[in-house]
Amino acid sequence: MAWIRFLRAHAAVTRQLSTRLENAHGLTLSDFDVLVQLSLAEGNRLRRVDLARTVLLTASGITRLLDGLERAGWVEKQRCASDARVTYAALTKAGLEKIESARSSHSADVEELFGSQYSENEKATLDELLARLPLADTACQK
Amino acid sequence: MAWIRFLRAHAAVTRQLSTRLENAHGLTLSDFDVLVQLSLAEGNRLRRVDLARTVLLTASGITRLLDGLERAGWVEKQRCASDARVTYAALTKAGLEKIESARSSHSADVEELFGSQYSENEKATLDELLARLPLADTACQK
DNA sequence: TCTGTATACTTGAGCTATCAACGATCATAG
DNA sequence: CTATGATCGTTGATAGCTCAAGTATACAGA
Repeated sequence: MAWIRFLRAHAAVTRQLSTRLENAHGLTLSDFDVLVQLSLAEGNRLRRVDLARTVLLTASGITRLLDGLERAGWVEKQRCASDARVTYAALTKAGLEKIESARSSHSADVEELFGSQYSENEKATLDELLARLPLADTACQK
Repeated sequence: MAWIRFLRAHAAVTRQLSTRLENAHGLTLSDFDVLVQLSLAEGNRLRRVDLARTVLLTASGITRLLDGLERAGWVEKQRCASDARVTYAALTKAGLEKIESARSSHSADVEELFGSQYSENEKATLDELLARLPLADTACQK
């Protein structure tokens, strides 16, 4: 059954990747994900809500995750001039360096554990199939 | 990128499924998974280690998960005659009824959110592709 | 028989994420 | 201008899982 396979595959690959990322850079998969999204964003910053939507976390999940990244000095809060409700999460210089230094090793891990299993065609197929799932298309830049 | 898609797809579908399962039957996805595996096993019981390996949880994860199922009366411990280290997790009558009553509604949810997106061929393709991932082939009966 | 190593399981501490409730701020319609 | 309702964000309580360490049993070799 494809669904079970999907569950197991996610658990297995994710476990491997996250322990490697943790050991090599002290980052969670979610941490990494957030930092990357910020680094891709206009001005290296995003509203917390938008961030939540793209990485599929709850608002409160984002608050707590960013707490950590702020404490580490990789992200800082910025107020929004036009709307006092929103605060941006902005990458600091240190944060930019952090993600840049983590990216290559993590990409290599992803490639090893995931990408290397597939040809370009197969990757495209997989991508297309998974994109059909409800909400799976949230912010898949790159 | 297929990997990001994979992550998002899992987060999205899984979130939906688990809240439905929780509301309808008071079960976690993992709970359900464990109960199903037990129901499929010889004599409706499995050694805890084997259970851990098939659903990809830690030994301690299994202990705690089973704590809950035991408290609910769906699973009971059984000692092993030939090896005093092992204890079986065995489905009780109530547990069997529970999983039987939950199965159809959950299967429908899985079908709606996952299966219905694909033809039989596509499901087979997806299954084959995901099966290549390291460890993704752990106990995918059915 | 003793000794060392591997396996099965549990427990305490900690982490990440959730939900529910709450306080602000904004936008719109009377 | 004010009430209503939506949106943005944080916080307390809690769930589910992990890791590290510990206990107990099994087994194989000196």
